[in-house]
Amino acid sequence: MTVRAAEAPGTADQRRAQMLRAALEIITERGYPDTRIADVAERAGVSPALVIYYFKTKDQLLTEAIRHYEDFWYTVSARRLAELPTATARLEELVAMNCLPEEEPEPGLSWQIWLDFWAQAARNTEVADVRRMSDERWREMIRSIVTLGQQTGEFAAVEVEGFAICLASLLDGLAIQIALEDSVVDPVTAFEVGMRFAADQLGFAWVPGRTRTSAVQ
Amino acid sequence: MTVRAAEAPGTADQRRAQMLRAALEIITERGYPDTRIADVAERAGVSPALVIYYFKTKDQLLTEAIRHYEDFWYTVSARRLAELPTATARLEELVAMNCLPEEEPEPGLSWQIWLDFWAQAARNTEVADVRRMSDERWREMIRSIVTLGQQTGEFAAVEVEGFAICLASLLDGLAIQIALEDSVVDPVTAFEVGMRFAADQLGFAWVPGRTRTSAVQ
DNA sequence: AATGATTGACTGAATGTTCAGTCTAGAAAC
DNA sequence: GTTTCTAGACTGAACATTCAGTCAATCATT
Repeated sequence: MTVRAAEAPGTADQRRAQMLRAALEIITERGYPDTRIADVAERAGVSPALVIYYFKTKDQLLTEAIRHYEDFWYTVSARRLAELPTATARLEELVAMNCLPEEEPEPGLSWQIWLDFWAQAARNTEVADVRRMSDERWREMIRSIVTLGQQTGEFAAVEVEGFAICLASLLDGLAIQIALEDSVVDPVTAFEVGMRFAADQLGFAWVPGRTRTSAVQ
Repeated sequence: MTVRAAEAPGTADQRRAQMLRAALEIITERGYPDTRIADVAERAGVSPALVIYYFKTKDQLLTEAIRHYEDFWYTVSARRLAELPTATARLEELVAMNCLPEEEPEPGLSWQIWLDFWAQAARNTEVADVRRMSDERWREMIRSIVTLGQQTGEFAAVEVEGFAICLASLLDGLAIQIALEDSVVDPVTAFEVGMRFAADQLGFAWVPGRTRTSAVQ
């Protein structure tokens, strides 16, 4: 017996994934620095010792959790964007992903992890590397959408790199407000600010009322 | 005897200020969560017990340190801006303060502290309040400059609140890159991105070469 | 003398990590 | 087919350390 929340012992890979998921949950809830391996272990239905058994050290666990999250986020994003037909729709989806919380996890919670992520990147070189890559990927996404839009004639001929830097930074800044639940800049406002900027710079028409082309409502 | 780095005992207010400054230095160096009162005490040339004597708890010390920093920063900013004649010059200075590192606000106190600040605000309501006020102040600064510029005819008639939100967010996002020493977005690039955005939106001329009207070089 | 500032020494709690094993499943030996 | 052996997964209990906060005693100043 001893049927735990975790159920089957499972393979090594499953266990790792399970712990990383648990770690992510705890990080999201308590914040990076206040995440204890005991918490993660409990969430995964496992002893603290086992967590150390898999991840040599606490720091390694948390770092890998961040990396894991980053990868997951990027994969989901890329897949979603690829499904949309026009560059405009893709750009809109990209901005929406950055601004509009989805039911998935608690609203606001999932954004907070980015703040921890950035703060951690400032001192932990391991995390800093992950972030650097993450940001480059993100800008590359923007670049490729803009380039596509320019080829199809949807977008004006702006300087791509400059636009990517600007939009990426703007979205980061908006993400901060959303994560901290700013009273002035709520998610919808942020979304509209982002889209208005993009539409203005790239010269395509966009009306704020109609939320998302791939309307989720 | 026991002539410490701190020298004179000073009044209670001086002592507090001294410790807050020390706290800020340590926070900047080690990060918010890894700042220990022993560090702060040592930096201030004082016993750990005395730190607790002045600030009932560690949390209070750190929170006040943040608040102190906030206040100091805004005071300096406001004074500097007021000295400049035109709205354009003020806006340029504002963007520069957000992007170009200087020795001005306490040497060493870098941008990283903002990341800690944000991350902390996500979980600590005390800090969250400070941040909310801080952000509102910041947007108000932008708003007043824009309004001034519109009155003098320097700026076009954009919607002020929307522009303030957008610029503030953009600058926050750029600050992240600068704090994390992004290889693509260095301070000068960030400054130019910010200014180009402002010039574009507000419809004033701006050439990237000439750095700052109140050239410090 | 009295009051407030200051400290060294101490404590208690939290928590990352180690360790000495237990348990299970499958391979090897018989 | 049964026993023995082995390796890896897993754990409870201890260990070691780090730190915030306490306290009684001292110092300085009025």
